[in-house]
Amino acid sequence: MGYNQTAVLVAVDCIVFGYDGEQLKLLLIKRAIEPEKDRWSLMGGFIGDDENLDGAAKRILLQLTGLHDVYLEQLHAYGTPDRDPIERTVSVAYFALIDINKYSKQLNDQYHAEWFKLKEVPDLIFDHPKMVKAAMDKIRYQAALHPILFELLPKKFTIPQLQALYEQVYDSPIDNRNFIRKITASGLLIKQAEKDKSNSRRGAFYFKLDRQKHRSQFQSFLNFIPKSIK
Amino acid sequence: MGYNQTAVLVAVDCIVFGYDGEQLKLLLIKRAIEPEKDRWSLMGGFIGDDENLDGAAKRILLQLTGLHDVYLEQLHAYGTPDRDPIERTVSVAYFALIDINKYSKQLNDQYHAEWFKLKEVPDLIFDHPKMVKAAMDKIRYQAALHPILFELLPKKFTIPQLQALYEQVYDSPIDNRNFIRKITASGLLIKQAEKDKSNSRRGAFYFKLDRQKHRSQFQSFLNFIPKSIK
DNA sequence: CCAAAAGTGTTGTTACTACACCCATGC
DNA sequence: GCATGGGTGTAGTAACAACACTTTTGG
Repeated sequence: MGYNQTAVLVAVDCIVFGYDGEQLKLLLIKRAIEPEKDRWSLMGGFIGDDENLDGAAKRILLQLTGLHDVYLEQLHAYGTPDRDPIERTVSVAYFALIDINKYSKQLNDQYHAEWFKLKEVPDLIFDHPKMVKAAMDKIRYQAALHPILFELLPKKFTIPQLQALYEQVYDSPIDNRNFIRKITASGLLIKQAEKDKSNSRRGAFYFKLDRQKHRSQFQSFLNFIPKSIK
Repeated sequence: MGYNQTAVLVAVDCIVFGYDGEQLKLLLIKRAIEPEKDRWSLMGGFIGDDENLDGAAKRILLQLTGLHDVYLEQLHAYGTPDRDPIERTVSVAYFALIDINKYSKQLNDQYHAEWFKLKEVPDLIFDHPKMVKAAMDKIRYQAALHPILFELLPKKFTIPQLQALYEQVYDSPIDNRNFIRKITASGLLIKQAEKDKSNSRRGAFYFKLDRQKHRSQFQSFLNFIPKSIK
């Protein structure tokens, strides 16, 4: 019975991005099993018997970060025959954007996880460098068209914080006057009464994301990024 | 030896689009094996032992259409446990854009393949309807930003033909005056001396795609589609 | 000479960029 | 009162959408 074909392993690997207010970062773990034990790696795992791909990605992310309900998107499937030297494994890569403050730090120890600045990512196993590159490209692409970078910020955030994040993602300075206008014109933000005074005497107003509008406008091809950067 | 995990089958399914000058169409085959024998299906196949995913997709497409060098893009991986009732199979879907004229018709018989208008696609097996929907969404998304629809046309084509194709893809009328201006301003087309007189007494000039510019501008977020349609 | 499709021109509007300045406040 | 980031204002430009007309040519 069955199709009489060679079966292979299917894994899910997660590229987890976080933003600490200064730097865009990547969450990596020290691999616990052979081969390549103790080298840096993306967090991954094999799919369970009763699990779909999205479910596996969510489970892995929960294990690693303690977080449900994070932004998670399928990136690409990788299937070169020798990408895993032990046994043929097709890997479906997902990328996640999380609020680094919600991330539970206890899990650091359990998985020997660490946050790395994007420009200081260490050597990674297998084809994980390719996955990281693809994830970064995809985020740039997506963020130019859709409001996804909010997922990296806390519930309350200031516009200068948001701008700094965009500048990180695109590795380019952005004119703050034009940025503020575009963001506020989008109608996606709800101004709070409170101010963040940690960065200036005057203080910057906090904003919350209007989740309603965010959902309805997600496909509306926003353009927070000046064309000159693209 | 190995990871001691449950292995599953990995297949590739191809969503093949073609354009006959009038209608955007989908190439489907009559499934030759159980289960669901004789029902309509996407063309697919299991990955070979020495084959990566892209390679499998190219092989399947060659078998079905006789074509090398077609536009082929990975769409999404599908892995719900019961999506194939016989044996657990993860499928990586690819979509292809081909010039329907180059397609070799002999293969029709071998695979009992047929072209279907997009609005007249029959019931499909498994989760293939979901794949077709996703492919269509992706093409709309991609075509709004990148010049991919040229892949569906013959080497020489007229601007009215190209416009009709865009109108098919977006199922909306487009102003021909604005369309012509945008397309010509893109610099992607090389005007030919010859005219196509099949549709009018006056005749419409043929154009070829400037492959050089096409490659270099592929990422430059072209916008042939009026924002009102999006 | 006329029908029918191909192609050119114009105009108002919007969205964007590139600028310089004022504002609030803790020290 | 002044230094420091936060926020507002403006003007020139480019891209776009909405619109009407002229051109070509086989019959």
